[in-house]
Order: sequence, then structure tokens, then C-alpha cells
Amino acid sequence: MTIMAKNNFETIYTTLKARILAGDYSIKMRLPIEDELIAEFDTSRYAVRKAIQKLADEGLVYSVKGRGVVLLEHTPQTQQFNLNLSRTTGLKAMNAGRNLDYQTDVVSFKQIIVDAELSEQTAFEVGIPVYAIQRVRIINGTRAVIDINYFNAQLIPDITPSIAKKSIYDYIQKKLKVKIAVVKRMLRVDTAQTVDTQTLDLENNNCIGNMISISFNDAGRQFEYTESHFIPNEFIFTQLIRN
Amino acid sequence: MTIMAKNNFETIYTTLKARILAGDYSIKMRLPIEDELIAEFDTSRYAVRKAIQKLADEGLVYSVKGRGVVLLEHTPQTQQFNLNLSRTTGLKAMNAGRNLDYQTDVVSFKQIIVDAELSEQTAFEVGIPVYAIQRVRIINGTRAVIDINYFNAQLIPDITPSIAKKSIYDYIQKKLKVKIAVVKRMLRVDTAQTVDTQTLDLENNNCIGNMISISFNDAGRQFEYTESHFIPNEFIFTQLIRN
DNA sequence: GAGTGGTCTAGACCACGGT
DNA sequence: CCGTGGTCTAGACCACTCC
Repeated sequence: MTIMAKNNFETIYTTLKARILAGDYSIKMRLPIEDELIAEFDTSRYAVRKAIQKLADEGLVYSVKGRGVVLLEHTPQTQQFNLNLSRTTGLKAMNAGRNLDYQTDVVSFKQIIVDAELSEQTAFEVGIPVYAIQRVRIINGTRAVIDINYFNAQLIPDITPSIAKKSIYDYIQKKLKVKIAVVKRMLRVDTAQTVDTQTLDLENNNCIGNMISISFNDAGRQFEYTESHFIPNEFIFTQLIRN
Repeated sequence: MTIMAKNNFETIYTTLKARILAGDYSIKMRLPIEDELIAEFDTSRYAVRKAIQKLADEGLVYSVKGRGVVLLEHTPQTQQFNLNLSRTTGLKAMNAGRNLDYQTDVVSFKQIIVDAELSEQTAFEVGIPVYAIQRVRIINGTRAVIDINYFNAQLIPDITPSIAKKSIYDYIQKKLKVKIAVVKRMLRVDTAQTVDTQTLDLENNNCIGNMISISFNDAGRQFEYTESHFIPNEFIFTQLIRN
């Protein structure tokens, strides 16, 4: 064997993932045992186990105590279950890969103070100032999504309509250097309300998908509450559940 | 301090979680640093870090290198974002907590051989035998969900209409001793088809939520493909995204 | 009983954040 | 610069699977 650069868990993970996808382990449907991987990569158990953990997080393998690390069956059809496992940006990024034309209309832009009702909805404290923004996302000429954003104006200051027209997420991360640490989401199917039927190209459908997101910075503060109402038949969410 | 039983990471996790939810760390919005936790629980870094990792998996805390472990803000409103983070059983369990009356109608029960078209849909190999089952879930008198199941009959043998009427998941786990290792899901909003409008209590809605699940046993084999079509306004899914 | 992953200990050094 | 979590090493013992 030639001289090999030090293997950290990231390179072990990358190497194993490439091999799995290339089918190198498809006959036994098992990864080599930990001791073999330790020897091959000239590393410690820590690094090997961390790499395997990352593969398991992606739904590629499953560890069984006393047996080994099993590969999960995958076919061309089931590949799509592995995509999109996590994207913090809005629905915009959800169709990355397809070559789509995007356009944004800012239909409403206000700075308001949170009252009791809005606090109940958004979990923002009563009395704080927020930006309330509504934008329509037009994808290939179809009015596909309406984003209803509320940003805590103390944590995300100085948003302008021009920024809203481009990308608020770019502004938050690149300009304000705010780190988007965690996003929690709920997904529902709702009967379309007036705002939806007036704004979206629903055709004959009278329901919408509703993705409700709350986002936290790396100080643990919730800086955003957003509802994204989207038309049927166009968007997919994926979820992985492990036991 | 009194004699303390050996602390494993599970007890550390449980203790910290209880304290977080009780607000014990709400003033600083930080967990104690690792060394303090090691001293308090008389344990190793491994156990402390594993406990913190589990808290982070649930969306309670977020670790920042060089700073510490930050608590994420939580209010009564945002509590529901933390529930349901993983349930392998069908939609049935999704409303646990509410006291609901459940009833199941088996509307179709067949054993068939996978053809090219069904293989394309389910990712099962052409030629293998599967159980094809359709069941309606009636919740408090409302026909709320239609489950369209395909089970690999070689991996899940001897299903009967009587089992389908009760609980196939109970049969799989308790009777067959098959371990449900991983479930991969896709969520969509679809325009209602004939089967949906004829079967579900959609009222004036003409769309459905569609939860598509593929499930794997602990040998890595896909034993199930299921579509659960559900009525609007009644079901919620949650998702956690970390950076 | 042999093989395997899960838990745990006791260290070490590194990378990042804040002062 | 100091304090902090992230990575890594080298061991040990335990719990489970399978023969």
C-alpha cells in the first residue's frame, strides 16, 4: 500500500459511501467489521464508528449489535427517499437539480408590533417588533408558493423590500453573519383560504400544503416564524425514522 | 452527597432533559460545561457527550464549539414542534394523547404477483408475491385515512383479513418477531383521485395528503410499501433540521 | 463459545469563540 | 490569551447474534 494521508472520519465516511453506492458491498449486504475498517484506514474505533453513524443518519446502513452493519436495499426508485433529508432554506431549494426559472413577488412588506393574537401564532413575545412579509414564488410561470414570514426585527434588523425581493436567507447569513442553527417544521394539508385562492395557481384544487417553520440562531433564539403555502402535486418532503 | 447509582448516558440524558423542561437552566440558556457535568455525574466525557447528543437530536439544545451547549427557546406554542419526531407505526399513532375512537374497515385483501408496473411503484422485484391490502381508518366516525399496503409475502408471510382488521404491525413485530429497523417516508399533497373521493370523508376538499412509506427489517430488506391517503386539516408531521 | 457492535474510561491535541 | 466543544487514540468490559 502506498503512503496514505491521515484518515479522519470524514474521509472514511466518504470512501464507504462511494463504495456502497458503487455496489462494492452488495453481495454480502454488510460492511466489513469494525476491526477490519480500523486496520484498512489505519485509524481508531472512534473514527470508524463516527463514519458509520453518519451513513446510518442518511439511511444507507443499519447497525445490529452482535451481527454487524447491514446495508439497506436501494433501487433507482427508492433513491428519491434519500434526497432532501435536510434543507434549511425555504421551498426554493427543494427542487434543486431541476433547471427551473424562479421569480419572487413581494406582495406585502410591513414592520409591526406583536400583539396577543400574533404571539399565540408565532410564539414571539408580545410587544416586540417584527417584519411581516408576504412573497409569492413563481416557478416556471406558475404561482406555486406564498411565503408568509415574520422575522424578529431585533435579531434580524434592517430588512428592506429590495432584500425581500432577492433572498432574505442570503442577507441573514452572509450580511448579518447570523448562523441558522436549527429549523423546526410542521407539515399540514389545509383547506385553501381566500389569500391562497387569490394568490396561487391552484387550478381546480381547493387545498394547499402548509409548511410551518421556526428557525433558531446559534444563541438558541427563535428569529423567524414562517408559513409556506404551496400548491398540490409539485413538492415532496422526506423523512427518515430509525429504531 | 448520598450514594449514587452508576450514571450511564441514559440517566444523564433523562436528568438533563427534566431539568431543561423544568427551566433549571433558563437563566443562562446554557448547559453546564462538559467538565462540570463529568464531575457532577461522576462519569466520563463519552457519557456526557452522548447524553447531550441525544438532547440535540430532539431539538432541545445546540452545541457551539468554543462557546458551549445552548438551550433552544421553547414556549407552550412551540412544544408541539418537538412531538412526533419519530413514529414507525402508521397514522394511527399520530394522534396519541387525544382520546379517539378508532375503527378499521378492510376494503380489499389480495395476494398478487408483482408485475412491471407495480415494481416501478413499490420497488419490489418483478415476480415476487405480495399482499395488497386496502383499509379505511375511521376516527370518531370520520373516514379519515385509506391505507394502501403492499407487503413482501416472503418476508411477511401468512397475513389474513382478520390480522389486517386488527393490526398488521402488531403481527409483524410480536408474532413474526420481525424488527422494523428503518422507515423512509415521502410526504406530498395530491389531487384526490376516484378512490379517495369514494372512500374518504373529504367534505368539500378535493385534495389529500399522501404519506408514502417504505420499511426495512434488520437484515436491510424492504418488506413494505405503503401509501396512506389522509384528509386535510387533521394530521401534522414534524421535522427537525440541524446545521 | 466465538464474533460483533454498544458502552465506557482516561487520557491527548486541535479548532473555534470571546476577551 | 483562555475557555470551550470537536476529534482522536488505546485500551476495557458488556450485550447481543449465531453456530
